[in-house]
Amino acid sequence: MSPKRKPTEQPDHKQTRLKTTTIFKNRDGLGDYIKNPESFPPSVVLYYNDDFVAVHDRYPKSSLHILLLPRDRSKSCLHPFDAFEDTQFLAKVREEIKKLRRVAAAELRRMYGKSSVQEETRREAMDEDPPPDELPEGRDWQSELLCGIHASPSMNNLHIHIISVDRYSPCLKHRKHYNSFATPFFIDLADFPLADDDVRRHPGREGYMQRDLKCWRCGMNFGNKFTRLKDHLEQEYEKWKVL
Amino acid sequence: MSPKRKPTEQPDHKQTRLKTTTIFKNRDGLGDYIKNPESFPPSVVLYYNDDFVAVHDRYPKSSLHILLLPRDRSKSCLHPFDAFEDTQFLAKVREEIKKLRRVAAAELRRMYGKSSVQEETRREAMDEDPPPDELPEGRDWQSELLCGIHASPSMNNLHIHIISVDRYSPCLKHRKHYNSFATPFFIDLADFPLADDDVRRHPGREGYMQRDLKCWRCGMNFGNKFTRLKDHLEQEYEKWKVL
DNA sequence: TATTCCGATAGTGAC
DNA sequence: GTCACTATCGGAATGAG
Repeated sequence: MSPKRKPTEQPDHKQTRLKTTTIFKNRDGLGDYIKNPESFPPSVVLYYNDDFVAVHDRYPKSSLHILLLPRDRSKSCLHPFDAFEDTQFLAKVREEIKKLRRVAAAELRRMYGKSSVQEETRREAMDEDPPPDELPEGRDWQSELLCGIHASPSMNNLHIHIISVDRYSPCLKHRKHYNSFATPFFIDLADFPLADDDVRRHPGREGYMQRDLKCWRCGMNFGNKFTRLKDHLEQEYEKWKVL
Repeated sequence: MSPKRKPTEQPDHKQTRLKTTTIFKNRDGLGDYIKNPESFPPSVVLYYNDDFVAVHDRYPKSSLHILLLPRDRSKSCLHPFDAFEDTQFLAKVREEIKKLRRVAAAELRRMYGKSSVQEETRREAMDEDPPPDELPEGRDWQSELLCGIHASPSMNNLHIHIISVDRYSPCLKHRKHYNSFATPFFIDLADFPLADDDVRRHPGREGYMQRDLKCWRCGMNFGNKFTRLKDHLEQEYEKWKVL
């Protein structure tokens, strides 16, 4: 009955900005972290400094899901497409992400190292008495991480996601949750700055969120059967974590 | 993903017949009534004779919802459009419905007579000692009944609905329930035999079930808001029954 | 357009 | 595309010795 809104020529993210003003406090839920990082327990805030806060996502969409929040208010209020136009800022974020990836990788080792076969020789070396000067590398946990942003963020404060690849979490509850981390809607930080004609600037037009559900690991297509995807993700998770 | 089935030139009810063969026992749920009416308690079977069984609908869509079931197997297995081509049969059904309407009206009087203002003088007369020879007519409960069939029945045994106009029942659970008794999908028995070009022969094409929800009493349009219609129907019911 | 169960889809409201 | 809640919409199974 209500006709579809005719798309305009404006990039998607500009339209979104206009619609999501600060009347919605719920979309400003990350603001407290950058204003008062010290008020949160270590289980929530991994660390903070003058320029960044790293927090565990309150509704993680993978078994590990961290957010890096730039504290600069003049950047935090921008869409990532615009914020990362500033190459100096982008470089600074990349520097911090480089550190945070090591932190996140260490977290994955803590979570899964005991059961991962690729950690076996490292585990054995650590158990030696005395341990050797140099430990085997073990599993490359950094390669199990994704770092990037959503083409159309719903939280107003600029945030960069660092998630493990598993997409296994009770908070992942519907198709858009999954597709926001499993389609070009998720843009790797390495892809910035974005070309002017990059199609990912128009996530709505491209229909990323409505795409068929496809397993990140084996590519199996689940159409719109989210529940079946969820079952499958659990199976893939169990296999992935012990590699 | 699955393309819409192309409609054929066949009338809707012929197509339906082909699809709903007797492999679906659930669509033959009325068969026991005409085979063994004596095996049901009076709370289920109002009465039966050699040719008809009158039962309370197991899932009533109004506060009173009765089905008249012709027992003749050669008619019971037909679509009502075809069964009522036989004018002699149609006449016999009409005769029975005439009786059943009186039974149903008496039932409505039993249900609502005590609270209906139009029954007031009749109630007072009955309470006199001795009662007068002739009671006031009271409310015309027959005018609160609808008698007819569905343009595309889902139960295979031929059945004629006798329902009170209120459409107030916990079993009325979705749009199609309501629209099957509030659009031309419901065809009054008086309208038979149907003209060859009667549009109601093509209920699917006409989209009766997908129509906006409109109150039978005040005409208010509820679009697809079934729950709001339900609330409204309760209000209308409370006003209607005390008229 | 039989019911029932399950699940996918859609709109809202949140201060 | 934040969550959480409600409700609408959509498919599949339904029995049976």
